[in-house]
Amino acid sequence: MSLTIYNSLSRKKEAFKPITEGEVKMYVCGPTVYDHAHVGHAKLYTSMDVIVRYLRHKGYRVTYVQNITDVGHILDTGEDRILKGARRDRIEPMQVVETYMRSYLDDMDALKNVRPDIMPRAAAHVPEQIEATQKLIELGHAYEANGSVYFDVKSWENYGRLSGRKIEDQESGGRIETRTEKRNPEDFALWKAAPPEHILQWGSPWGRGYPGWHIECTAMATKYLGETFDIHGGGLENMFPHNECEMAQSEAMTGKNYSNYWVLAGSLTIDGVKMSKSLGNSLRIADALKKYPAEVIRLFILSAHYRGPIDISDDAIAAAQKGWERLLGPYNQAQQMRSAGAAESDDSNIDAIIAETTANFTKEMDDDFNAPKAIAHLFDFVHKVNTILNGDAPVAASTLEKIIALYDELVEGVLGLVPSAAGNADENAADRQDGLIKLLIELRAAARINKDYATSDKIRDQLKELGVSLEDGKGDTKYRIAS
RNA sequence: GGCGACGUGGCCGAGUGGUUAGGCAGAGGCCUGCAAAGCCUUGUACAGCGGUUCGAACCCGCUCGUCGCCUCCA
Repeated sequence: MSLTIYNSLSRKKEAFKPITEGEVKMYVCGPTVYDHAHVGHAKLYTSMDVIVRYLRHKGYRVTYVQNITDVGHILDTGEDRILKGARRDRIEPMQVVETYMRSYLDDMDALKNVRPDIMPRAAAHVPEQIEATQKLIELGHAYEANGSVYFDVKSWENYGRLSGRKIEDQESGGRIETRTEKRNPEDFALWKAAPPEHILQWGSPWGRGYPGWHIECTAMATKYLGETFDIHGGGLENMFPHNECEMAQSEAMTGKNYSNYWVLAGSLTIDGVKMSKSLGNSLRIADALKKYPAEVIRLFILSAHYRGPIDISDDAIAAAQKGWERLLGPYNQAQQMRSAGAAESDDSNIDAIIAETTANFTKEMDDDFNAPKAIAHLFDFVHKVNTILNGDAPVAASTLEKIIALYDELVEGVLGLVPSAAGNADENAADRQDGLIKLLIELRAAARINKDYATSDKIRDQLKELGVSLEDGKGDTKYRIAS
C-alpha cells in the first residue's frame, strides 16, 4: 500500500516519499496563545492528529513538532497579540501565555489529539531567530532599517510560489501599508525594533526589539527537523502571507527545499459564516465539549475531507452524534457479549469481513487521508457485524475479540472515536455500575416472565432517565450508556 | 480589484468519463408484551447555459451564486 498526499505546493496528489525511509518529520503551525481555542482550532488540529495517527499506524516513526506562538504575532495596529491579551486580562504577558497555552493543551487533550513530540515556544527561541535573521542579511535577502530587519521579497524569485500570488498583483490592490523604511511594500519583518515601553523585547545586533511572526517557524522547524523536512501542516487561511513568507525566508536562508509536502486543511464556518472575534460568533472548544462528547466532535470533523471547508451547526453535530452511536453499536454490544460469555463454535465469516474492511479503510486513508470515505467503509462493517451479532447463530468469543480488535486499531487507534470506558471513571466504579445495571436487567427479565409489565417498564423508563437505554435482543437484554 | 476553494437528492457529505458512497431525516415491513436497537425494502441528486465525447456530476468555455485569503483570527 502506498500513500498519496495532496501537496499544496504542486497542487497535485503525489506519492509520498519520506526523506529517510520509515521516518516522517512533520511540522504544524501551532496557535498564538492569547485567548481560548475555538472549534476552528479543533478542526485543524484534529485533522492533523488523524494524519499523524495514520502515519504511525502505517509504521512510520513520526517526529511531530508543533510550535506555540507566544511573541511576535502582530496585530495591524502594531500591537503584539500577547500584549493585547495582557492588557485585556490585566495580567503579565507571560501569564497570558501560560494561561492560554495550558487551556489549549487541556482542549487538545480533551479532544484526544495526541500531543506533539516537541512544542517549541517562540520566546524561548529568540537567539535562533536572530541567527536566522543575521544569515539572511549576510546572504543579501534581508536588510536593516531603523533597528528593524525586513526580508527583501524581490531578492527571492520564488516568493509567491506556494500561494500563487505575484507581487505585482498585490500592488494593484493598494491595500498594503506603505512603510517608508521598507524597500517594497510586501517586505515583511524578521525583526522589529521595540519602543522602550514595549514589554516584550530582547537585545539584538540591531538594538532592542522582538522577532517577526514568520521567522519563528523557520527557526524552530529547521532546528528540530532539519533544513528540509517531510510535511508542513497548517490551515489553508494561513497559506498567505504566513506560509509563503516562511517558505521564502527558509529556502533563501538554506538554499534547500524547506518542506517537501505542504498539507493544508480547510477552514471552518459556523452557521454558514466565518468565526471571528469581531463577529462574536466563535465557539470555544471547552463549550462545545460541554454539549457533545469529544468523539462526536471528532466524527463531525472527520466526516468531511480535511482539505475541504466545514460548517458547524447544531443540526450537523446532532446528525454526527446519531451516526456515532450507530458506529459504536457493535463495539458496545461485543463488549457486553464478551463479558457474558460466548459460544465456542464460529461459522461467521468474520475474518473475511475484517480483512475487507481493513483493506478498504487503508486504501481510502492512503488516498490523501480520505477519512470520510474510510468511515463509510466502517459503516459497512457495522452493518455486517450487526447482522452477525443480532442473528440467531451463536457468536464465538474469538469473533467478538476480532471485532473489538478492529475498533481498537482503526476506530480508536487511527480516528480516536471510541470513548474510554465509563467516562474515565476508575475501573472499580465501572465494574460496579455494570453489575448494578445487569442486576436490574435480571429483575426486569423476571418481571417480564411474570407479565408484570408495569414493573418492567418502570425499570426501563427510570434507567433511561439516568441515561441507560435497555435494548431487548434475542434472548438477552443489552444496555447502552448515553454520552 | 487580485489569488484560491467550492456549488451533489429534505439535510450533512464522498465521488473526476460508463458499475451501490456513507451518515442523518422520511416511508413500508420483520422482530418485540409495548418500545428501543437491529434487520429487509424504499431515494432516477449532481447551480445554469453551451461545447468535447458513443457516453459527463466528473473534461472545456461562459454565466450566476457561496466561502476563504489579500487586513486581526487555525
